[in-house]
Amino acid sequence: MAKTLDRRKQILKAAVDVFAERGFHRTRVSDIAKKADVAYGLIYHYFESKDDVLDSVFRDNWSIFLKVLKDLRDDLSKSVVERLGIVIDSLLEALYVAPAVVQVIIQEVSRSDRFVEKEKYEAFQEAFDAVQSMIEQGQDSGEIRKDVNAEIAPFILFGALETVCTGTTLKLISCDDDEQRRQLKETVRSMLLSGLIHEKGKDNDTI
Amino acid sequence: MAKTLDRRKQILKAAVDVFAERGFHRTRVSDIAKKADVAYGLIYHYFESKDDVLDSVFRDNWSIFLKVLKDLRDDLSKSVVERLGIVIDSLLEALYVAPAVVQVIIQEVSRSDRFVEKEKYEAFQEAFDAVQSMIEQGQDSGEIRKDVNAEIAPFILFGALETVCTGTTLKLISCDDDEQRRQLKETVRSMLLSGLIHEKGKDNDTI
Amino acid sequence: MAKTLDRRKQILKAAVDVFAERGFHRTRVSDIAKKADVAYGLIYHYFESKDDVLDSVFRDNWSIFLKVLKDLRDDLSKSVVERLGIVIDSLLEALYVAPAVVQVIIQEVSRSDRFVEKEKYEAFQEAFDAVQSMIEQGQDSGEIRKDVNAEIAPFILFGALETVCTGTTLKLISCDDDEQRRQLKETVRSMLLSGLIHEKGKDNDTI
Amino acid sequence: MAKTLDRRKQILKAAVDVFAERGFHRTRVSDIAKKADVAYGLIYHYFESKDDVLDSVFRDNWSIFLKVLKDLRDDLSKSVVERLGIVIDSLLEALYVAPAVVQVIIQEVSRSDRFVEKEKYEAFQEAFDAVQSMIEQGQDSGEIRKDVNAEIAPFILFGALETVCTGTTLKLISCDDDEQRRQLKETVRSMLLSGLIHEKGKDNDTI
DNA sequence: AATGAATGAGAGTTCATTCAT
DNA sequence: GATGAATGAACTCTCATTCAT
Repeated sequence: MAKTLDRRKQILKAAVDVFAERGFHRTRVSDIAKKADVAYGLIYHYFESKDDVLDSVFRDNWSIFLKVLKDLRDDLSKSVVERLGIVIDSLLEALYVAPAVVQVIIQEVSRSDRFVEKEKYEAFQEAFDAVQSMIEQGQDSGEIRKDVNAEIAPFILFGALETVCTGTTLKLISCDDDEQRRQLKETVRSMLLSGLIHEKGKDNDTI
Repeated sequence: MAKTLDRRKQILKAAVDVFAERGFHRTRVSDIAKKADVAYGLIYHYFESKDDVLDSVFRDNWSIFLKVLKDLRDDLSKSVVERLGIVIDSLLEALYVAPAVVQVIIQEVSRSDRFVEKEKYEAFQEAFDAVQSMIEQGQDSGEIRKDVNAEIAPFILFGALETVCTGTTLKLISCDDDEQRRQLKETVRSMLLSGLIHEKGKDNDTI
Repeated sequence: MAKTLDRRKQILKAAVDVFAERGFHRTRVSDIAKKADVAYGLIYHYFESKDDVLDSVFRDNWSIFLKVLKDLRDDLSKSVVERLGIVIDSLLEALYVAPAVVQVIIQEVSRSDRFVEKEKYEAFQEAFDAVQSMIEQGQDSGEIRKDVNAEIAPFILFGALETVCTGTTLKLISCDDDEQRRQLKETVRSMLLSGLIHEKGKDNDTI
Repeated sequence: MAKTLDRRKQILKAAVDVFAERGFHRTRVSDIAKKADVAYGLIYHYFESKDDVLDSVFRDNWSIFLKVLKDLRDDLSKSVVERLGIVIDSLLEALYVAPAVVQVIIQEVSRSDRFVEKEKYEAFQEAFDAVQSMIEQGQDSGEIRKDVNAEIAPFILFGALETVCTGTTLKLISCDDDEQRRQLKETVRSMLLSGLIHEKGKDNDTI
């Protein structure tokens, strides 16, 4: 049984690698098999179809990310900006640890027509909702500007992160040493979070 | 000759519609033909291949967008924040006027093989460069924070816009009346631009 | 258009031949293509699927046979036994003229799980009904014994004919010259029809 | 060893059920295994192949039927018509007692590749020969008409029975109570046997 | 220019059979 | 004996592209 799980993981790992390398559409099932060093048919022992392999990659990893998001949403001990910072850091950290996984989820799932499927849609929705919820918390407490639409903000946050991830994967953004990674995080935080808080001396709603 | 151009446009228009509707990969050449109400062999008179149809959609529209960007980059009469605001507004406006075109362009942006072709790569690069250049202008003049990496910022800007467009296309973001559109623009500006400028009273690097 | 029909017929004819030769299941689509001397894909231009090819063979030919049956059912100028004799003769004649078609219909459609499909079932039902109707006419007029169940009789008639056809196709029944064909018809008529009429001097229900 | 036989029978019984239900071609080895509630590798301990399972079903049951036929052929104490009546009754009785077995045997009879294998061919031939032999006995003794071809008659007899069985299995022929079964037998006897004997007063070959 | 029949390589999926445990 | 993971050949169907008319 443990072995069964191993095989499954072995195939999933190979699939992530080849999906990241060539894209889902260009990847043949035989490519996955070759990379995983298993027989063609075995993939159909563990998965329903090629689509199911991609879905599994998504499900397995997205649930982890979702848990992080939901925990942050419910962690009232931290400020909202602090928590959103952690969201950003987590994703960029994941990008460093498992770039192929992040790339596949972004390239082949979040983009692409797959997004349309109900199940996928709902998975994303949950993530968007969690961020929306945090922003609303911030607006209620006065921490975050009210002229930001809390429904739209998650699109901006995730969209920005998505493209940064892609840029990094494609080596358009350098991210090789700690200093570069620090700068990346700093830039994302500056652009996405500083715009959320009240500009000092401007729209302070003091009398 | 004029008729030739008409036919070409007729096909391109149909292509944009079906690509937007079903995605590039799911669209068959015969779908384009059916939508354009022409025999599908005809498509090969006007285009080299299915890919070439998509490329043409991209080229035709991207060049327009690129011109707007480059003009703004060179328009020193406006502040950088003002100009970036125009970038945002233009794109969201286009989204309202020709949603299918914008969606297809974004789809194209999102295709994982996009950077394989030199030509494509350069087209994107130019857009990114223009934004980078504006940000650098702002940093030189002191208008924009220096702790924002000017190479990374364009990814954030375009990524955010991309996802907002997708969300709008998929009706996840409502954009039906003027008020909703105003709010959308306001939110995007707040999040992406306010983070760029100096927070008053904090890190003003005064002389 | 005429050419289109020709192509379709060309493929159908080839399909009948290879189906008869190797059976539907053992026949690959490429076998049909090779036999018809057309490209593989062309078959899918004219037919939905391999199943559809078989269905078409059935539909095209069965409708002809069905018309014969229905016309006979409605031809009150002939005695029932005479008409049933014509049914038998027609089928055995068809077997002589187009053995492959008869064999395919019997082997691959009337037998086999295909029989279960509603559409097919109904096609057969009509034939069974026509025969049943003729037998009932004969029972009403006193020509045919009443202790024969008119619903069951068609099964016996068609079953016998079916197997005789198969036997002939497989060369287990010789049918090479006119004398052999005469004997075949005579035997089938004797066994299937003589049993239907009243045995003289036995159960004549005279007043 | 007894256990071995049990396992074998357990698998055969399951095989008969699923073959009857879905047909041989549509049945996967794993379906048999599932129905038999054994691991599907086990089937290959008891049988050479999927074909071998069907062959075994056939062999086991056909030999029984064949014995009945041969015993009847050699039982000169009964009239030929009486003995053929027993053939019919036996088969219809079997259909009532073990419908799945009868159906699978018939399916097997109907497989187009059945006559390819010598062994199979001979099995059928023996049954046909036995009936042919009985008819010839009847013709020699004057019990049966000479204008019936004794080689062809078995095809008619078995064909009719085959289709009646199929019709019953598919519930196209009702066979639920004793009266319906009586009528079924009566109809088959009337049609198949009454045609064999001399029509009274017609072609009596009187001295 | 316009048509759509014709082509055929390519890819996903199935499933009988084998084999290590 | 028993299990079910592993194998891979076989086969159907798709669809971009070509080409004769």
